[in-house]
Amino acid sequence: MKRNTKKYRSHCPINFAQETFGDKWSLLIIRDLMFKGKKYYGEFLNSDEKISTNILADRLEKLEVDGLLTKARDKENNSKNIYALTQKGVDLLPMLLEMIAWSAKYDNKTGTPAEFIRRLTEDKDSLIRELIAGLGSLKT
Amino acid sequence: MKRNTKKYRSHCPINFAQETFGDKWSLLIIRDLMFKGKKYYGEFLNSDEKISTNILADRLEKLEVDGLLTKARDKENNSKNIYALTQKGVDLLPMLLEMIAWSAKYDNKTGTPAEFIRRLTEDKDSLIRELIAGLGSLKT
DNA sequence: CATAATACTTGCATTTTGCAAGTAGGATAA
DNA sequence: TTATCCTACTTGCAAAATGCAAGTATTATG
Repeated sequence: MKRNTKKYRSHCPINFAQETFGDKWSLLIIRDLMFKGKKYYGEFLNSDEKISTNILADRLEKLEVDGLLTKARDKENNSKNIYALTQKGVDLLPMLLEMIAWSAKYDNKTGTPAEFIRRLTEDKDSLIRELIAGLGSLKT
Repeated sequence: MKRNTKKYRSHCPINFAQETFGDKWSLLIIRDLMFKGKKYYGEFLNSDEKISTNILADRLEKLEVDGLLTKARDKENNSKNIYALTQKGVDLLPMLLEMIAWSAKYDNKTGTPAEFIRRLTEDKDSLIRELIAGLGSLKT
């Protein structure tokens, strides 16, 4: 596995987060893994925002190096790789939920279903547990 | 005031957030306003990460157009502008706190004081109230 | 009236991103 | 066994974003 020897502009936590997943695409890949059950390269490639294939390959590698996801050969289809979130990746869930709540409040065309927002505001902890359960067992 | 007629790649809430403040610098400006009491152009310019002046000017304008902050002439010093968060900007606080918690957990050189982390995990609501109180009255 | 302070703008080099086409290895079918 | 397809990339080049240094404009300050 590649070593992560990155130098940070600062160790401010906001900056650390920004440098880890603050580019134009990383969080969308994590979203696909976290909320949409995607796990294959081709699935990420087909998301609505149309990431280009070289950028996808680059971001998957960066996220792997930074320990947010793992890559492994698919047992059932030996020509595919399976990507999965690590605990470090799953731990972004609370932040992503706050992000979703904010966007739902301020984007008047938000794609977030009203029922999701309701659970998010009224019942956040059980929503988190349910989402994590849906991710199955994690890889380190 | 300039009109915001941006077209979004999608109305996925994660993508909406990304397109609003997901570049390399915007969240650092919001951090300076939210946690460090900064309000002048020169103060943002002097933050640890060393944003360059043209980028700062560009980001301040974008954030103003997107309604996250306001710009006004300083009453006490007519050669300075005062930047302040709007409600829309302040509403990013819960997300930023989750981001800080995540970075503090995974950056072993994190700059976040232990006492802040403790309050964040044990007493989040009161921490939020205190931080908002510290921001003073907001502009629309 | 000259100098300084603050907030920018401009020009250009470097880096990052985007698009289209090409390649490589395993699965499938003849 | 060969050909075709599927999946996951890589490569080359154009376009856009960022970074750096210098310049300008407006408002204090002496």
